[in-house]
Amino acid sequence: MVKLGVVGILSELDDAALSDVEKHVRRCVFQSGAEIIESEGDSSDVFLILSGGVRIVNYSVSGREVTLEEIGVGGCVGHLAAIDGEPRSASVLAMGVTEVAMLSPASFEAVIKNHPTVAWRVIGELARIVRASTRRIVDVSTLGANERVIAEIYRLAQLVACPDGTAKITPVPVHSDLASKVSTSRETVARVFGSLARQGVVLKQGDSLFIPDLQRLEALLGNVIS
Amino acid sequence: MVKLGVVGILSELDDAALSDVEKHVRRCVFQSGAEIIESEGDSSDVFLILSGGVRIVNYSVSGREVTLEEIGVGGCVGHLAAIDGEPRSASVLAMGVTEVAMLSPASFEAVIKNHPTVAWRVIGELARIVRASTRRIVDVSTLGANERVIAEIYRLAQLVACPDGTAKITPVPVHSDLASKVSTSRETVARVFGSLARQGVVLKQGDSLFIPDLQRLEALLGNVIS
DNA sequence: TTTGGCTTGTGACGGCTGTCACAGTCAATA
DNA sequence: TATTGACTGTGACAGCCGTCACAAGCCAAA
Repeated sequence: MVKLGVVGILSELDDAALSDVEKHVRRCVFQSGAEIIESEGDSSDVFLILSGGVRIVNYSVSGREVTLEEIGVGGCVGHLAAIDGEPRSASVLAMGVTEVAMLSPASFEAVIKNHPTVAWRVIGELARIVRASTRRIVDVSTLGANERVIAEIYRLAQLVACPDGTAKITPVPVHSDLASKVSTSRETVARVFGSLARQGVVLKQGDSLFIPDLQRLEALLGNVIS
Repeated sequence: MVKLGVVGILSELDDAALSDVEKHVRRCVFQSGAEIIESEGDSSDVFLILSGGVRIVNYSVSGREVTLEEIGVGGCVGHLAAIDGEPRSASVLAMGVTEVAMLSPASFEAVIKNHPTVAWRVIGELARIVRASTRRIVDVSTLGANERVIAEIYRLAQLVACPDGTAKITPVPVHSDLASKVSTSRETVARVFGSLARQGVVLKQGDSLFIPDLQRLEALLGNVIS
């Protein structure tokens, strides 16, 4: 059984505290694609991700999907409703088989109030989300769709950058996923990829995307792609 | 001298704790329009707003202004940098003469760790920001500019709605401010206002905006304005 | 009253990009 | 091997809306 210690917000707790928390959680496994949380629903449990991963999404009335975030092992989702009691602000879907530990809002609050280190880490986690959100708001308000796609590729590349200025992104992101992450259409992503490939800024190598020169990619962020 | 008790995150502290906090703050007054925090800067104090108000903004390279939030008395800004030590994610400008109490990151962390109620309120405040941000991301990703303007008017109207389904917004929002809040241009706001006025959905009465029937406004959110 | 600055209103234009349509590729499975 | 379904690539088109330009209103200070 996966230990609760893998969860970021609990990682500073000692074994005694962890096994105390353990008494209050309910473990649960979701199949790939399952809806863990339904937007607007009025459940308010907190989910600690022990294996697998989840995607936080929202759907417009017209059916367009907006990906807000993807969270992996050790993450924590669903805290908003537990904190303020409002309906859920988004849906959460399992990506791959996902094991979670569920915590009731009352237990969540109790853990936070009893363990200042947990409180501080929750605060840190929320701060991370706020930063990511404001960056995205600024992006979508000031960049064109093409630039947003490039910016996202650049961000992905930086996560796996080699010291020599190259990067290899594996696997190649699925266009429609990437589109939903930067608020554009799948076709626009395909066109930008095509354009970048034609310019030699990115190369598709089997199942991965190779970027021979990160600086060239960065340079494109200033001047719009043509 | 304004009491620190007006600050939301400190509101549950008793007098002893408040005067303890008081020892660690530095009070300061900013003139209207002054830049309290500069985006990308590496200061990391937290600002507690005792009077006046502030606007959190970001500027694109092309000079476009994006308003992220407006915060009034009792609010708290600048916590992100204090929490994670990263550079500031946005600029903060004083709207009107604004008195603040400044808290160093270390003191902020100490107060949070010593007072679980403060921690919980900070968490609540961050949760509020996250909710507002995701709403905005979804708006800007799924609605057109016209709809976003209508949605914002609708939101403003709901804050001052009368039981009879009318609302009076005072004063009339400045178009360019509203534009920057919903990520569009001043001209688009003017056109939407004109269109709504022509339809009789909103009426300009002196320095305030009167909405005779909130439901008509709400109905426009579904079908795009023409 | 005049001036100057800020705000509003509106027309024209053009580029971006979302949508539709369809062809092609690839991998898994029957 | 044939089939199916998911993904990719690209052309055509049209509509939204950001930008530019300019006129006009409003108010406070000179």
